[in-house]
Amino acid sequence: MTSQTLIETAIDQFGRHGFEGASTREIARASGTAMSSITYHFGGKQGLYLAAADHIAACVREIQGPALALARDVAGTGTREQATEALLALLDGFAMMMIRPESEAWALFITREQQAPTEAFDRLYAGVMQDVVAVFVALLGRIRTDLPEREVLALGLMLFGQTLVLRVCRAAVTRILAVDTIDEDTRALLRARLRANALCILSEKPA
Amino acid sequence: MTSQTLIETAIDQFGRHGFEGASTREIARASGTAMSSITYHFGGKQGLYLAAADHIAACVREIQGPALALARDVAGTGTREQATEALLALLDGFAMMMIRPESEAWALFITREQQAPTEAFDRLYAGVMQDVVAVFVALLGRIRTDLPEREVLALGLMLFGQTLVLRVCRAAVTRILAVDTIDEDTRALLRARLRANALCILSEKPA
DNA sequence: GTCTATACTACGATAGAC
DNA sequence: GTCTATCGTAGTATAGAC
Repeated sequence: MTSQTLIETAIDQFGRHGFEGASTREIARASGTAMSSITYHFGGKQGLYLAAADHIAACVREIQGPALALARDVAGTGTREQATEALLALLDGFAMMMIRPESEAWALFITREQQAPTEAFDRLYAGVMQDVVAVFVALLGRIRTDLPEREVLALGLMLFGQTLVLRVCRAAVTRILAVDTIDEDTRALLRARLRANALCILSEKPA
Repeated sequence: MTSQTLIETAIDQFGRHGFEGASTREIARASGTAMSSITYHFGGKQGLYLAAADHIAACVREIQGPALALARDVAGTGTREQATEALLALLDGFAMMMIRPESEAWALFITREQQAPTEAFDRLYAGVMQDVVAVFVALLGRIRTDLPEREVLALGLMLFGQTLVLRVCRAAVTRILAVDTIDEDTRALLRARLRANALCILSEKPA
């Protein structure tokens, strides 16, 4: 599959160097094909970029799919305790994804789109984010029944931010924790801390 | 000041398009000067990039300087309650910075360096991050005396992550909260939520 | 469907006038 | 200290052979 190889290489290159910084020459070379294959399969650089966005959405959807489906069930029928556990599991899944090396290229790709959204952001949002947000908010609404909708949304964003930092501030994280890479011990530490923080926030007593 | 103008334009362009994506031609044009001024003042594109990193560090240092100095005092001599308030103030300062439009270019610049650090990251870290982390951890250590050092570091990172999401996931934040920009009401909501979350985590009872 | 060859544009760097 | 002019390289896109 030339087109599949091109997409995977493209995600890496676009993530690493940005849209303008990445070169179709280099993407084609690293994919072991000719530059003009990009034109043939995707119409050009822009088309390849959008295809890369779709692929990222599909990957995230595949990784988080099962946990998301489970969470969706619980959000509809579960108890508050079940909802809490489902949300903690979802959050843990995101933290694990942020720690995975593969998420590096995705993260830069998505981050860039977040600051200056193009059509690629719409595809990412419609492709995964929308569903994740819906389930997240449904679970949160069931757990923190004391909060109005808008507060629940803000709460959800900040919970997510605690996992985000692991990817987006990777160099600072490793430097502060004095490790080269996030090893087994560090991962366990971070997961436990995330769970403790989240549990604490989720069970906060209304003032 | 041609060199100052160049640096400011450079931060914007490097942030928006990355190192390779930004063009010295465009930076010079937008700064109202000739391309060769970059060679004269900074030796070349790389030199301008490093100067941009230094400028970002200086800006952040200037913005957070007063709060940081205050927090440093409290970290040395204050009570646990004072330390808590100082940390909440520091965190609020970061959230406000993340919300500011000016931080957009900085954020992308720094984010890129976090994923693939170059010499510019060392300058950013030595320029501000190091001091911020030190004060942050000192305050946290005074508040959560029950936690070992490493747990305190993880806790600090995740507290920061809650502010980070406001900048790095900006497009998602506005879309989820259904606003075009972060207006006064939204800002108040986010600040209150951040404070509530942080307060909750900081006063968590040891298991 | 994939290749080679090529057209055209924009890049960063530098030399030299002022 | 700032300009214009120019060099060599690398970018995307496209035409056409196979």
